[in-house]
Amino acid sequence: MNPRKPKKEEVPDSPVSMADLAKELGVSMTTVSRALSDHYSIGPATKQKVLKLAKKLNYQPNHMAAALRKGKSKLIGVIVPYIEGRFFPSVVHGIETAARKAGFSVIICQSNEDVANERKNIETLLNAQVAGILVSLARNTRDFKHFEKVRKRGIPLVFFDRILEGDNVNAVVLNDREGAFQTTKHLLEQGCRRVAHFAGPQHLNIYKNRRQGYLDALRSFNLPPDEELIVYSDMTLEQGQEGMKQLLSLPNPPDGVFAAGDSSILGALQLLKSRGIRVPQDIALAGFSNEGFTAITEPMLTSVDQRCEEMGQATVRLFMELVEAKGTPFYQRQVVLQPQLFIRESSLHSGKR
Amino acid sequence: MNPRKPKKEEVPDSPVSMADLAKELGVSMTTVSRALSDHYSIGPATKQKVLKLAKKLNYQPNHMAAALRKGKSKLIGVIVPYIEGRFFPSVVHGIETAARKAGFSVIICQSNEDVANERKNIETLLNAQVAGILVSLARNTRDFKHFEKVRKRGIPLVFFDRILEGDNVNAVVLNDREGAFQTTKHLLEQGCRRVAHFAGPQHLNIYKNRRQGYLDALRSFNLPPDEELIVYSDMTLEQGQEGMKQLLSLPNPPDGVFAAGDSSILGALQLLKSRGIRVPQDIALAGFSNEGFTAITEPMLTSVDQRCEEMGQATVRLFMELVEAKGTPFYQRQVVLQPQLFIRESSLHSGKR
DNA sequence: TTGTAAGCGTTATCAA
DNA sequence: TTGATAACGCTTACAA
Repeated sequence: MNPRKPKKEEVPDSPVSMADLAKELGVSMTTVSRALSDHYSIGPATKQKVLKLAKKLNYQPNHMAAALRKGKSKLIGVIVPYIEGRFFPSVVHGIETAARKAGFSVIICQSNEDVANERKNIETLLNAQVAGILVSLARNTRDFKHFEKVRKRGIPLVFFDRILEGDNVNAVVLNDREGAFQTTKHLLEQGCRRVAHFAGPQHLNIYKNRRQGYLDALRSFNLPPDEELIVYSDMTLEQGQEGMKQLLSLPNPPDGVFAAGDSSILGALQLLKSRGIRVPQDIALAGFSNEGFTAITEPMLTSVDQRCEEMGQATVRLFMELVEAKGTPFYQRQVVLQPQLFIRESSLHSGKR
Repeated sequence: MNPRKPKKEEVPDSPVSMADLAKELGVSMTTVSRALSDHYSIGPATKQKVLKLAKKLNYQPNHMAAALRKGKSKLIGVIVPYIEGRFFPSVVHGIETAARKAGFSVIICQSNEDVANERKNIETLLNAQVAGILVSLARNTRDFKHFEKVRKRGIPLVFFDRILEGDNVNAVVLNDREGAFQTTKHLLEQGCRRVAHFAGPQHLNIYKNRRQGYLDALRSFNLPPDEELIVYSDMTLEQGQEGMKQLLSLPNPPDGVFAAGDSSILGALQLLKSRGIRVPQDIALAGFSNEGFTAITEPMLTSVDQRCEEMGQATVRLFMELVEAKGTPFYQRQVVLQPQLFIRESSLHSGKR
């Protein structure tokens, strides 16, 4: 064995620390730290020397230690109602990808649609010293009290998709109103004159806005809104079937339905088919979310795409802006993404009715 | 204002540390630490005193500091190929839920099906001082070299679903072979005599095992395997269409298809419908994964459920076992989940053909 | 340009 | 049963 190449220099099992590098090179830890963090006041020669050894010994920085010292980690906390369906996984996908590109890792939390868990999640994330928190609210969250602590600690906070309106917060949202407007308008342009609406819980911004957009479109066609044609529910598949049944039993049933969610419009489609009512000839349908199955049903379902991936990216971008703007006076930042209408068979009347 | 209740005692903006509690009570930090971590050597009175003040001042432990000191955090790292479709989001959902119950938070990483990213993810997670790593392998991962470091550091490592076989690792997998066997057997019992198979990349355990199960079933019916009937691909929707086309062009086409994935069987269904071939009367179909859309197509698709949620839970449970067994000699632990066949219209022949 | 040394908030060791 | 003190690995005034 070559004595000039002792075992010590091989990649060891236990992590190499800055102190190890410093000792090996006969310099101070400060120097090593500066070299590694690309600090300005360091000689290029020393820097190279350090970097070379670091690579050789496969030095890996201990982020925990840095985080503890700086009081801020390279972790981003994300709170979502749940990780299922198409929307949230896709947004998380976008967030993780963008965050990693910026050198952050993502801690994920589920509130399971309960504000109590949301509160616990906040504590967990604060204890983990996250650099920022990205949240989409639980269904029953009605105020911001539990976010006050985050703000007070000066930790960047960005809401996405599900937000509480009227408060002074940073947020990334879809222009739900516009999406609903376009979709309803499309149905009207296809010749529908009695368009119904499956509406979701109105305390949630997204559903409120979709209903607004629906009403906007009616107005732009000089059609009076008819509360009889608006069915409120939680937008499940079963409620879609039920809602459709209800609409059909009206003395004057609709000739089109715009639903604020895809599951419910699928339910409607199933019911209509079971009764031999033709879609779109007798009743045209359109939904919201552009779920995977909308391109599979027969007929395929028209729906509004929510730009899940972009939403994730935009949320991280907004977070990064806040990081860079730290210290400067707070002002509210909002990003509004434009929805995209995917027109499919379920809403395409062949010419005027 | 009551001078005995100074402002200081109100919940402050900046986190309360153990030192604060110690000073306030006139005891040492050690005592506080012991009280909070439920150490054995502490008087019950002191303990109560500490806990009470901790609650009052809303003390929140700094996990980073503890992690730094102990060299181990309350974080679990998860590496998945991507967060999309039904399977991985559901597993992650299961993991997050189980982990949180056990007091752990989850850091999520995507390999994007590339072993190079997988390597980076490992580094990231090790630097974050995670307590353990849960992995489902990227498509092009062919060896375990990059996991050696994890093992050497004594950090619990559990693989799930996509593993490399033959190596001595802890893993949670689905009994893919059994699932495939049951499904193919079901097709044969429905009267099919020439069952084809859409097979995935054979270096992945899951696809290899599904093919095996398919062959097992043929053998149990004394049917000779026919390589002509096995179509290899990446199991996309388009490849399903293409594969079906190919099978139909055979001199002696199949009367049933078992696919190792749902997208491809959907492709097959679409192609058959476009050609006016009836499912299941002319050709019966069955897939694998029990994707959401299988219950929506017409006819609805028979498929094997992968127990995503349970897989997540089992993976965390196995991790916890490893944590508790630390120090004891290593032995390989494997959990095999039983798949569940969902029989739907696409495979139900009405009586013998 | 480089070094010294004091923390960050815990836990672990040893002594009282 | 308690307490003083030294780590854990890193950053950052402040000094040289």
